[in-house]
Amino acid sequence: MRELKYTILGLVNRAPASGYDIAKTFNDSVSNFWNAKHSQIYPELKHLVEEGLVEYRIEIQGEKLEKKMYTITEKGRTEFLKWLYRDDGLPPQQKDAFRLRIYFNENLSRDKMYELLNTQCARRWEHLLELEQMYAAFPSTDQMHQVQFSDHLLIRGGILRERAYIQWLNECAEIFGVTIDDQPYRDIQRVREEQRTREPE
Amino acid sequence: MRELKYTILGLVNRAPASGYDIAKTFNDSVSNFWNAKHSQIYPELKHLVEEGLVEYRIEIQGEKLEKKMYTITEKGRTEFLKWLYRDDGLPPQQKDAFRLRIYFNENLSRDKMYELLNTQCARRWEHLLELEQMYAAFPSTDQMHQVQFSDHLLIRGGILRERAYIQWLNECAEIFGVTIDDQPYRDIQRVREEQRTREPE
DNA sequence: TTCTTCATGTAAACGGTTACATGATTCG
DNA sequence: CGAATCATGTAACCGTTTACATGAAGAA
Repeated sequence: MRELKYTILGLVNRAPASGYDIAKTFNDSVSNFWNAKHSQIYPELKHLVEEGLVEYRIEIQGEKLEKKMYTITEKGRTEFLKWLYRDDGLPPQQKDAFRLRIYFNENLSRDKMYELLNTQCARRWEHLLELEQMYAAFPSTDQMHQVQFSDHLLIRGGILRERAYIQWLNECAEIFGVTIDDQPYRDIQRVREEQRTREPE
Repeated sequence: MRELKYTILGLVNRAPASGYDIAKTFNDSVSNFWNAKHSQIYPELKHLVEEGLVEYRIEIQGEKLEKKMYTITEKGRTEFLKWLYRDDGLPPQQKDAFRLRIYFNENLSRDKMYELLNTQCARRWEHLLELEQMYAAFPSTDQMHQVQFSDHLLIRGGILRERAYIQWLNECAEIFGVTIDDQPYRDIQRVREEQRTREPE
């Protein structure tokens, strides 16, 4: 538990950051496996200061805008590593309202079922193509530095997750005797793939 | 929001059930995409009665043990269908403490990294093999009735999810120059697969 | 000048877990 | 007889979201 605590410690350990920076990170790369709102982050940072796990110094942006730059303390680093080495076992499966709707499909007409699957699939494809583009934008493995390395790996995890979801949606459709129209997305994917293999920069 | 409400409505709509029954369902098949503790279920049922979405009658088990059997009302069924037809868009990605640890891998030794990946992979394989056995235990598609149909489909979703996770773990290991020892699990999987195709009951 | 982004916070409400609490029934 | 399971509830706490609140800096 207290996982936000360790997430923040980990991020501040990577590089000094403000609460605002942390909130931004939770909207970017990290959003694929963690997130938090600023209203949760600021009190948590305050708490971490009280515990002596992080420190901050105030930087002035422009004339008077104050920004608190947090750094991790030795104590903080020790606690973070302790958490990192801990084995928590499998967490309970995440809740998924869409799967829930499919679970209750006996109450859905075939048309509505098709619509549900189709729009869900479109959204998943859009997310997948985004992830694949991010993934492709990285330099080759041997030229990456540490931080990019992790980001790359986690994006890969997101890609595999989305692909599995899309495969499931297609299998659901097949079972219900409908076909999801995701060929346009597959085409975009194929074209991008070809482009990348033809001209490796 | 209020998703537990609709989950319970959906379950009670499937078949009359007690709070205890619902809690059990959340430990069984449904646990792959939803869950709730009894301490959350009982107050929610009370609330649903107040809203007029479910009703209950007391059944006596044995001598005096009282059991509240809930049924859905017309109003409840209407609200449930309204939710079922609703389109909520993609939810924020679920939090995953394990991915978080991998994200912070720069702080892990190669040995520790291997250990993390290995134990996680073992757990995922155990879960996957369980799901695959459940999946295989169903009658053939044309002989299933409605409720089994949904269960089957959702288990399939769980299988694809776990397989994707395991694939990712193996890719992570490869990147870090280690190899996960999951061959024993693959062997079990292969043997079971062969058994099923050889003697289709 | 206006809009967006940077920057930090608080309060109320909601959702969920852990722990407390009780008692009947069934199975070995 | 004792243990596991059936059965229902409450209370305190924790984590998270939504809304409220303010103001500076930068870009159009």
